[in-house]
Amino acid sequence: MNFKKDRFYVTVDAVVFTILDNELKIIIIRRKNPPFKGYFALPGGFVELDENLDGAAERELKEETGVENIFLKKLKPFGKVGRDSRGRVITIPYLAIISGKNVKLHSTCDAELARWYSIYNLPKLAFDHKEIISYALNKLRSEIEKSNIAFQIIPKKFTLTELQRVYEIILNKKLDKRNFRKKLSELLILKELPETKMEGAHRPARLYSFRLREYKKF
Amino acid sequence: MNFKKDRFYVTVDAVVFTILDNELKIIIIRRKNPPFKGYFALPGGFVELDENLDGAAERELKEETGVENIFLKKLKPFGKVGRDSRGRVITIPYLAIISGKNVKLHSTCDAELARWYSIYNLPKLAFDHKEIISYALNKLRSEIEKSNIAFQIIPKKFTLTELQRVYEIILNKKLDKRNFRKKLSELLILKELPETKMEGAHRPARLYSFRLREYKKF
DNA sequence: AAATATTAATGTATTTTTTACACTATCCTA
DNA sequence: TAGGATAGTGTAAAAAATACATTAATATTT
Repeated sequence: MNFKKDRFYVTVDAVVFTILDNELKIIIIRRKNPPFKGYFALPGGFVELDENLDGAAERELKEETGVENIFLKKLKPFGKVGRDSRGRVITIPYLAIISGKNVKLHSTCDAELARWYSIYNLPKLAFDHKEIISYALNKLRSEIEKSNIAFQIIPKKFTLTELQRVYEIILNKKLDKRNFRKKLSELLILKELPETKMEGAHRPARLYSFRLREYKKF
Repeated sequence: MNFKKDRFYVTVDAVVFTILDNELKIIIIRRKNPPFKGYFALPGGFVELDENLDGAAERELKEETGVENIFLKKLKPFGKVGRDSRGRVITIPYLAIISGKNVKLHSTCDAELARWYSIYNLPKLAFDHKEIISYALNKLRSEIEKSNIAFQIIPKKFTLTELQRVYEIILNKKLDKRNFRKKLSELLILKELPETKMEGAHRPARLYSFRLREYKKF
């Protein structure tokens, strides 16, 4: 790409969370090209002139992860003069959370193979991506307390213990089992399934599904 | 301005709230130029290439109202393809709330004299400004419940009844006087002044000031 | 000077929400 | 069949939110 100094460029960056190995992780790529060549960064790219912002975010996410039809939340833009040495670049971060289990991370022309990094152990990052991630993490935490965004990361059928673990890992704190279940049952968002899940030498756990699979604020 | 079809343009739009005549109002201008010539719109303008987004918002607000050093909250961008017929324009809305009493609204080269419009009685608006205003109003309401942003709109010295009125007008609902005062006193953000305010044939009201004039989340 | 009208100031009881906490159930394995 | 493991369940206490009515201080009217 041939950068001109007389215009704006608009990028989208995706802060894609998942839970792997009981840790909250995000996708980080390693940059192949300047600026910040060799540095780690959020996956992202330039918005096309005839492309909506949401569309660009969906496209980028698809390229990196193969994941489609996911809820993407637009965040406030970051656009300080000088944040990108190539020119004046405004970036629009998107927040997503996906079930990482089956995702195959691809390399792209601009980035070496994407990898999952623990949110608590990030490498040094290009641009202002550290700041963006920190902002997105706060948003994720407030979002999960006020919406059913958690369904994005959980399998169709799940046990209450599994769901609680998702909340605990995202919020980074222990929750009380009975209080957690009480609140859930008041919200009426779960459907009890006629199946159970056996795992190990103990009582099998009831399986549930979300009543509404769509994104919904409580 | 000579628009090219091969690049992005970035604007800032200000959703500037105030309370006048016991009503929540925002600044609306009337456009002098196409597109949407003659339509009403939010004040705003193009970000310069060497100008930060916040800087552009401050500048626009200053031009329209003469107000400086105000808290401006950046909101999520709006950038659908086709929202501006001149080219691809991404706009970044900013939320502000100011004391409108002493503000002199100016006309600018791009806009006829700005006017205050009741939030509940807006004219037909250009672009996607209706959607932006609706989003900003929600933000304002959640902000005022979780921060001391109200100090932006209230005089240095004020009575508790006056402060309550601000909350009622913004939230568009009656509040209980005793509960309102109890919560305020728990927050420890007010300083009781040794003065009172006499207005009308009744007991004079104690004056207060904010302990912290800076913007602060509770 | 007393009565009236008007808004300021104040506290308590009730309801709702949040938090803390421990035992029984069901399965597998040894 | 005893032991180990996680599932499942309810209640009491604390905290937060809500509902509500009387007295205080002033100017005006009579």
